[in-house]
Amino acid sequence: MKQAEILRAFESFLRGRKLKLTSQRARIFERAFATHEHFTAEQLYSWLSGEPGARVSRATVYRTLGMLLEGEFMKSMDVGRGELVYEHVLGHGHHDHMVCLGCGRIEEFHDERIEELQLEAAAKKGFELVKHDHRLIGYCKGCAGRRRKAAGARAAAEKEAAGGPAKEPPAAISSKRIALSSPEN
Amino acid sequence: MKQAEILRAFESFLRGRKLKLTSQRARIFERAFATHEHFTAEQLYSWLSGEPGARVSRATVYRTLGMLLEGEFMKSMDVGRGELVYEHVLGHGHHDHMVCLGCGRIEEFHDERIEELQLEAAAKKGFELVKHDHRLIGYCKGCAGRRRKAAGARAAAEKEAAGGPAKEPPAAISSKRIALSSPEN
DNA sequence: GTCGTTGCAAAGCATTTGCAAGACT
DNA sequence: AGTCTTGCAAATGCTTTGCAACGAC
Repeated sequence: MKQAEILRAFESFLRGRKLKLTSQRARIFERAFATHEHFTAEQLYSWLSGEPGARVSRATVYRTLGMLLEGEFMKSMDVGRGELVYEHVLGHGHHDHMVCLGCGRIEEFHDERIEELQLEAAAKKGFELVKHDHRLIGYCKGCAGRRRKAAGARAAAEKEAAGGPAKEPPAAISSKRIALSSPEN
Repeated sequence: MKQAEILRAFESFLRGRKLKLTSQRARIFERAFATHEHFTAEQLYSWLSGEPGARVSRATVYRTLGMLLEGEFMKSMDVGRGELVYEHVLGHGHHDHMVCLGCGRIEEFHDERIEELQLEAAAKKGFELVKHDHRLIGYCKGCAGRRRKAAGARAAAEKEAAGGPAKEPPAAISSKRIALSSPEN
């Protein structure tokens, strides 16, 4: 657990900018690094609100997350749900994400060959690559299985009732602003 | 130019849902298909506002774009600027995007090998792939060249003046909410 | 004291929605 | 008449910001 170590790194990052490691910043930092899951700003805020300790406002959560991003202690990504998702960089090499439409879970994957092909694609167009964003959207193993079962049950029920066609169940993840793009597959 | 043809396809798509091809919907459709560039809802709205013809409200632009997305006449994507970017599907096979941080231009690229590796990555985790989102962020050929020149000039000026270090010029694209993710490279 | 900080509430932004007025069949 | 549509304005939801009160050196 080198969390203390990286906290110190954060502190010196702040010092370098004449900023201080206040108690709220430390709490935000610690809570953010206490999970290896991806989380949203709102989640982090509510976690902190549920804990004892100095009260932390939403504004401070956002402000601190901003600093953590600048210092590259965390990364944020848009998984197409209208809100950003954060993850810290501890013990995670570079990876891309698979986002489940069923349960919202985010898995990580990495393939060096894809990385190379990206470089190649960029080079081919004289494009100077700074970063990339790559995510696969679909259903995780568990949700895919559940859906197949449900589809089977629906089909059986239809045969039995010979009624109108049943509709697909909607994805569990609500997403007002669907920012997903790219064609099927 | 099979635009008329696809307009008819849009009309029957609408009819299938008991919706009508009104004059505003037709104008929105036509303007959207009149460009092969990527555009935002706001851009489309202002283009239409600048043209003679039936006044179209922002709400209707958004509503119609929604229908066009549902019918898969267009696609939307989030290029990390806090707003969605649209493009029609005419004459474009599947492709991914390279987004320039300098000028905002969006180029397209496609590599079948990457597509396959994605399938492989998904299969490896039992993930049922529905779609994907892949974009390369950086500087297009033109902007990359301009930056190199500017960097050279800065270096020369520094040597001459021997003053403090000059800062990188900020990216031209303003983006309040920076949704870009993924590590460098 | 002088800065950097914080919380609150208000502002911003892209997008969505409620609703009453309007159009088409 | 009965629907589907539209425009407007208000509402949303996430995130940012102005500002006055605070706190540390």
